Parts: sequence; C-alpha cells; structure tokens
Amino acid sequence: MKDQIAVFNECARRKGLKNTSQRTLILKAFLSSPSHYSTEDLYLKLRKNHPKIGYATVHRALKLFAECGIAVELDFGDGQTRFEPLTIGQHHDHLVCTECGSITEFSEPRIEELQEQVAAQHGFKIERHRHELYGLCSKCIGRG
Amino acid sequence: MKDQIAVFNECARRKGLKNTSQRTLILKAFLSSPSHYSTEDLYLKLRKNHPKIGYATVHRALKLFAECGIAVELDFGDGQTRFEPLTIGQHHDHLVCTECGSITEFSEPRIEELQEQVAAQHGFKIERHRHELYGLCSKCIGRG
DNA sequence: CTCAATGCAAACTATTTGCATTCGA
DNA sequence: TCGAATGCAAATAGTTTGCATTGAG
Repeated sequence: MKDQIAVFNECARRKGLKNTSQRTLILKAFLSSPSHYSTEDLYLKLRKNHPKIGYATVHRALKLFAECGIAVELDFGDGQTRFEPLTIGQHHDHLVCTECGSITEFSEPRIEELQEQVAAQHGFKIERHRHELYGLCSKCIGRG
Repeated sequence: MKDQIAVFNECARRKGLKNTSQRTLILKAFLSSPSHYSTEDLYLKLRKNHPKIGYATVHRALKLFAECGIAVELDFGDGQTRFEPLTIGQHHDHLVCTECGSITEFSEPRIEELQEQVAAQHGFKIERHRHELYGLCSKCIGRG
C-alpha cells in the first residue's frame, strides 16, 4: 500500500496535479479494502462519513488511479466498471460467482505461459489480458 | 449454420414464438458473416437493404439468439456488446488488437484444462469463462 | 381472432463533461 | 494569484422498455 501511494504521488507530481483532501480520502479508502469497487460502491461508502463528496470526484479519482497504474479497471459484465488496487508486478485473474457475486483471485503461471505461446503463433504481441471464470463458488454450490 | 437455424427454430417453437420476415433476415445476416457484430453494426448493415427495420428489433433478436444458445455476448471493453454466432460445442477465445480493432479467435485445450484445475482448487464450478488477450496483431506490429 | 413482433419514441443506467466555485501551491 | 479540483447538474452513449399498430398462426 505504501508503494502504491508512492507510485501515485510520483505520477501526480509528473502530471502537475495538486493534493486534495478528497483525493487522499478516496485513495486510502480504495487501497484499504480488498474489494472490487465500482464508482458507486466507493461513493456510497465514502458518503457515510463525508456527505459532501461528489460522485464525479470519486469517479475521476478512480480513473486517475488507473492511469497512474495503481488500479485496473474490471468489467464482469454486470454493467458496472469495477476498480481493483494493483500492486506492481502482481497480476491475477478472477473467479466470479454468478450466484452471490463474490470475486476470488487466482494466478496460474502455466496459463500465462500458454497465452504467450498462443500469441506467438499468431504473431500477436500481448499488452494485457483478461481471464474470468464464471460459475458457482464453493459456498453457493451447496445451496444451488 | 443449418444446425444453428434448427436449434433456433426449436427454441422459438418451445417459447411459442412466431416466425417473422425480420427475424429471419436478422438471423441470416448474423450467421452469414464471421464478424463480431454489435447491435448497431448489424442494424446499420441490414438497413442498407431494409430501411424499415428497427434498431430495437435487431437488438431483441440478438438477445433472443443468445438465450437460445446460438450466440454469445462478448464485451471487449469498448462500450459495445458484441454478438458472435456459436456452434454447439465449439468454444474459443479472442485476440483483440488494440490498434485496428481486429478480432482473431483461438482455442487452446491446455488452457481450458488448467482453468478446470484452478477452479477445482477453489471448489468452484465453472459455467462459462472469458479469456481475451489485448495487444497488437501481426499487421499492426510493423506499423507501430 | 389472438397474441407475438415490430418500429418508433421515450426511459433508463452508467459514465462523462461543462462550469461556477473552492482551494492548494 | 493561477490553475487544478470539486460538486452539482446536465449531456452522452448504449441498452431497454412502453405502446399503438401490424401480421403470423
């Protein structure tokens, strides 16, 4: 988390941005939880203690975090863009439960390797990827 | 393609739907091209020869195709939902060029297998997945 | 004749933008 | 002071829905 704040501050400095209490607040809330926030999620959470904060401010901050490389935008197909804190060099993909909406992370180097092979076969240069498995999580399998 | 039409007709019959010239038209156009159409793409294409067709009709037909299992909805993060014809049992994933927008399909059984292993480790039951590699296609690498 | 389908326009939802005001450097 | 940031409201874009009319069975 310290790393991420440092990375963001450096990025903000390069862009000539100013520090504001709101953005600091949003950044801390964003980093302090393992959640996958949509703008609305985070906005609603922050508003409890900071009623004056604006939706657009939260949204602009999240987009900025993504630009600075400390967040990634995710889309699980439910119509909401989510943002996830990104630690440098740490990539992972997601298991998304279609029943309860829970999100679990996974990382499988052998898949990444095969991806590279596939790309190479097509003369394709990978910049980024998304890999999501949708289905039932362990908690929901029993109930189903 | 014949299979897909048969599957759709059976599905429509079960749902008690009626055949209409518009939907037949949309279905044929949808299946006759390897493209990954958004509603708008297909609507604009169809409108050339059938100016009276409505956007909503095209959209409702595409959603229906997805419901009947002859199409899958795709989202490459550009804000448009795309629809791809699906042949039964034939699954594939996508290489998406971030430069020219071209879409190439790939299929790698070893990745699917590893996916299943990952899911099993988490007690997760996969219903479907999405796996997309974003980057530069062979044509765009030279130009870059 | 009945009810699904159509085509149009309007509604909706998430996201983005314009702008007057506020506030950090 | 200067310009970035904020907060509000309005605009946008894609998707979905309501409804009067059309048309298939």
